[in-house]
Amino acid sequence: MEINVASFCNLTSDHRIRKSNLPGFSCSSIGAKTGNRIKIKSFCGLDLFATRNVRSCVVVRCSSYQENCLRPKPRPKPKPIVEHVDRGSNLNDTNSASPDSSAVFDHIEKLVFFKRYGEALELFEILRSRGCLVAVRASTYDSLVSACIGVGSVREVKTVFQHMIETGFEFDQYMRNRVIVMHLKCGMTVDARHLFDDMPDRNVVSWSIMISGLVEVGSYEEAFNLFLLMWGEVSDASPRMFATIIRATAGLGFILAGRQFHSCVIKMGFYKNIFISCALIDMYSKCGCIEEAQWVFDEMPEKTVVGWNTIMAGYALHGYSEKALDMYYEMCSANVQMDHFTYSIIFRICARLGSLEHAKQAHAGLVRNGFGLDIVANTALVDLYCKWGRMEDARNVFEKMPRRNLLSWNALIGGYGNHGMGIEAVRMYEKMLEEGMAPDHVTFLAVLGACNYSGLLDKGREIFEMMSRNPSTRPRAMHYACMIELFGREGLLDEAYALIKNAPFSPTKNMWAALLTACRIHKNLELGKFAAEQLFGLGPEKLSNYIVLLNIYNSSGRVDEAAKVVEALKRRGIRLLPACSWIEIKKQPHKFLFGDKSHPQSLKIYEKLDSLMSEIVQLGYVPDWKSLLPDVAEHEQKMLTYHSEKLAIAFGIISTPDFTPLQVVQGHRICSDCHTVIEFLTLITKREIVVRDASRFHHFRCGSCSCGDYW
DNA sequence: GTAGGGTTAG
Repeated sequence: MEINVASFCNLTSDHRIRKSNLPGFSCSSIGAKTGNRIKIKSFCGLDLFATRNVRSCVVVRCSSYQENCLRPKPRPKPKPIVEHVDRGSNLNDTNSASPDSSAVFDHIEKLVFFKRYGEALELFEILRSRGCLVAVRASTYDSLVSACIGVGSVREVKTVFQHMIETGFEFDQYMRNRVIVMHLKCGMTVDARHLFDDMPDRNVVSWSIMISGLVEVGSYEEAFNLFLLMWGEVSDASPRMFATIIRATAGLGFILAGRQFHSCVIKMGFYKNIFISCALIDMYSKCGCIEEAQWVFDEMPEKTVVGWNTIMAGYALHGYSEKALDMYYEMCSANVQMDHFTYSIIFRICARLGSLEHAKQAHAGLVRNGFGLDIVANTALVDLYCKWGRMEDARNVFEKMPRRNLLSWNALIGGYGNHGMGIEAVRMYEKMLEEGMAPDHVTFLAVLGACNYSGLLDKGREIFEMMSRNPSTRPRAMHYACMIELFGREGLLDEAYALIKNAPFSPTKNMWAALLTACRIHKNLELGKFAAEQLFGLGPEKLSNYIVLLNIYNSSGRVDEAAKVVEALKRRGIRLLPACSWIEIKKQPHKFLFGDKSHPQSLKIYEKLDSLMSEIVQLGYVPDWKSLLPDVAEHEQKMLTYHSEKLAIAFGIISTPDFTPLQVVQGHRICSDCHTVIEFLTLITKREIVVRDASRFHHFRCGSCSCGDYW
């Protein structure tokens, strides 16, 4: 019997050679004929072959295992229990396996050592399914656990764990902790929690593993509660634990606790710990205290690349994209070695600013620094092109990526969706399924969003129903919100409301907000008010929700309620950032605020805008004073004519030749008056105008918009 | 002597 275990033992890859450049290792080359099939090992009646075409194999020798596994002769003698450190009690299992088994255990461990997890698990699986493995020694299980973590597969985790249980493996505390980590890293949080709860005794590591595992999957509340529980039991006050719990407070936006932990770490003398500093920067910026984040960053004794990344991401998060870009150039001059995260952050900032020039420079830097094929940075690049509306370029980068992961697919599908190319989005989604990539909730959100933006009611319904049938993809609140929007868009308000009523959980803010938007579009004031009240009862949280509420109260003359909303905004310390639009002309970004007269060509811009406005009035434009949507302060609404996007477009028109397409980026949602005006403008100027607002793309052409007047 | 920490593309 021959089994083709591909590239079983040829350790040829370059990076592995470099990695093996450690004390106790030496590298040497031996020749091997192309296409040779080399018998590696006989085990339990099976002959294992390496059949990979190898021109020059590098054999890595390590002091702990001296045998050359590529040489078929002489056959490796069955070794006694290896030179590995014994784990005491758990090694009795070797009695039940053949003497050869220890050599195979060695191989599994070796494969894992060289990060060849898939092969290690494959070998384990072959042996296990043939009943060759009665029991496995502890160090091999340890390697198998690493392999499971490496491949992140639920199925493998179950197999390995099941095998441990069935063969009566005796877990020590170390292995219990490892098994919990294995479950956590493979997304099996609930199982991990059960294992944790059933532990006979828990040490600080057990708590730490469980808490950080919960933080990792975003269960911040559970993590925080567990931390409090732990505090009563073991009181782990290590820098690691602080870094973890600060991350949880960041996730919860729990600034009070965050500040307390900050004072704790200062008192305990951990304030110079870079992990804690980074966690604090992240915590402050996620809680909206960017000045304090900057302060922590300034105090960092050694500014690591993670520190820079975190503070830049913080500025970007709060819309201070230009400040973030400044930080990037500061980082460049500080000669900090950037990593792929840096580039992904910078691409995100460029995407926001709509700045082609900076992005090009960053792209060059990315390639120069050897991240040209990096999956993270390239996905950010796909996202960047999507956000510019340059879908061909996005597709191009995507197609050239050597590997794609879930996020790459999600970025592209989302891009097509946001750009009103719903059919293409659905096609990519189906292609993704064909290629065996499992969609996650973000994918579903992207594809449902695409159906929503393009009015693909039947497709959306089909996907939503498919999700509902499968327990592992049960729609979450955001998918419901998406479907409510889709129904709302098609005027099926009853169906939308039914979805809220029949949801298996209590309706969320987003669901009510989606219904509210639908009511606004279809002018169903009664249901709209009801939705608004429900929303307000839940505390709208997001600025845009407050604004929609504010507007719906204002427009229905409920001044008192409107005042309450403003009061709530003030109480929560939410600032209304001035609405702002950018346009890039001749590689130079130009920024406009509403009623902005700071631009050197201000006079010309206003003249042009006024003349355009009177031109469109001739065509039947009526100002929409009761517009309900813009995410901008009330006093700004009253100056409809001089909204930043109108100024940016007027500037674009006077600065470019006739018929040149224009591209505007803005941080707030476009208001319906601007939307109407731009539709008219494309008619009189014969230009295409693309506006990217806070939620999506508006592709204006010949008097209409890709969003179908629904956003 | 082992296991656990910060940023992270949608």
